[in-house]
Amino acid sequence: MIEQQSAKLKELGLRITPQRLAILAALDGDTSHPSAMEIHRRLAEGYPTLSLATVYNTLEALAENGMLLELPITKGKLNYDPDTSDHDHAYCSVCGRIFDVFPEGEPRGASLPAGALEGARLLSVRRVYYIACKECRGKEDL
Amino acid sequence: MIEQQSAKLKELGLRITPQRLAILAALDGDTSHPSAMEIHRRLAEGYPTLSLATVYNTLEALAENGMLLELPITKGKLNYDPDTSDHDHAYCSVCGRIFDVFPEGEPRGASLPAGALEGARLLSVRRVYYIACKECRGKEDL
DNA sequence: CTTAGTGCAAAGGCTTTGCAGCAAT
DNA sequence: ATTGCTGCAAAGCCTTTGCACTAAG
Repeated sequence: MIEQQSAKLKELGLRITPQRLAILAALDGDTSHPSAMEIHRRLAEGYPTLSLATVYNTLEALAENGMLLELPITKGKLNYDPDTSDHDHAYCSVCGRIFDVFPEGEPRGASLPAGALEGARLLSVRRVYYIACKECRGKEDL
Repeated sequence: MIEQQSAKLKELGLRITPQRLAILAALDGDTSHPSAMEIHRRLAEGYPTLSLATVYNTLEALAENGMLLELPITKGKLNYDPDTSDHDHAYCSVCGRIFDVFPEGEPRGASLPAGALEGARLLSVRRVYYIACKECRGKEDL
């Protein structure tokens, strides 16, 4: 599985470095949608000299190449999702957690509404549900 | 129309101040989705002492009270939309502009997919189309 | 008179940048 | 041997905070 990711990096023309593999391994199977700083913090123990800049560089490179999703959901930061399959996200405004939401039914057509923005090229679509999650219902402020 | 907005503020229990009215007036009918700093810059001429903190405070108060939408679309910042009707947005990754996209057909059901996140309360849904707009097609990097 | 709102400046969080040295190819 | 990547520190951008003062009600 580290094999796969190495192969993928090579295929994209990116160099295979211990840092990149560590970041990919940390993200693999993770559904908590960590931010760059969270990833750095997690890896700090095992890789004490791993720099924040490297984490940012790596995440940017991986996102640009479609190996992970960059999610602008909250105010000041980005969160990352290693699952690049077609799905949405739910953000709990109370606890701040981000959940995956898989669409029901047949695959959705990713297209702009007819008539909107003629001539534009659609790159991707992102949908976010703002929620108060099960654990947080009732704790809402007010 | 400044009447309407004053009434709305009063109704919400917010004080009517020149700063707030200026911000509301600046936003009214604007479809460019400015950020807080852009709004501050626009108003700086007419209100030289208007502080950035006031702009942020005001926008936060208005957003909390549903008078405008806060859009976390780009990396480091929020953009504001005075149109609170049901619609989506398209973000051109090349020029950075944000466009309104009005849904076609009947009003959409705002609900989580069946089975997803049982027990959560849905607060709102936001959809963003990432695009290369008409003017920017062809200028994409690579 | 009360207290929400304002302005100013400082601090804070997240991200980017510059650059010398290192390591992957 | 190349040059992409790393680590470190500094800088940058956007936003928040603290607090004394002002003005809305």
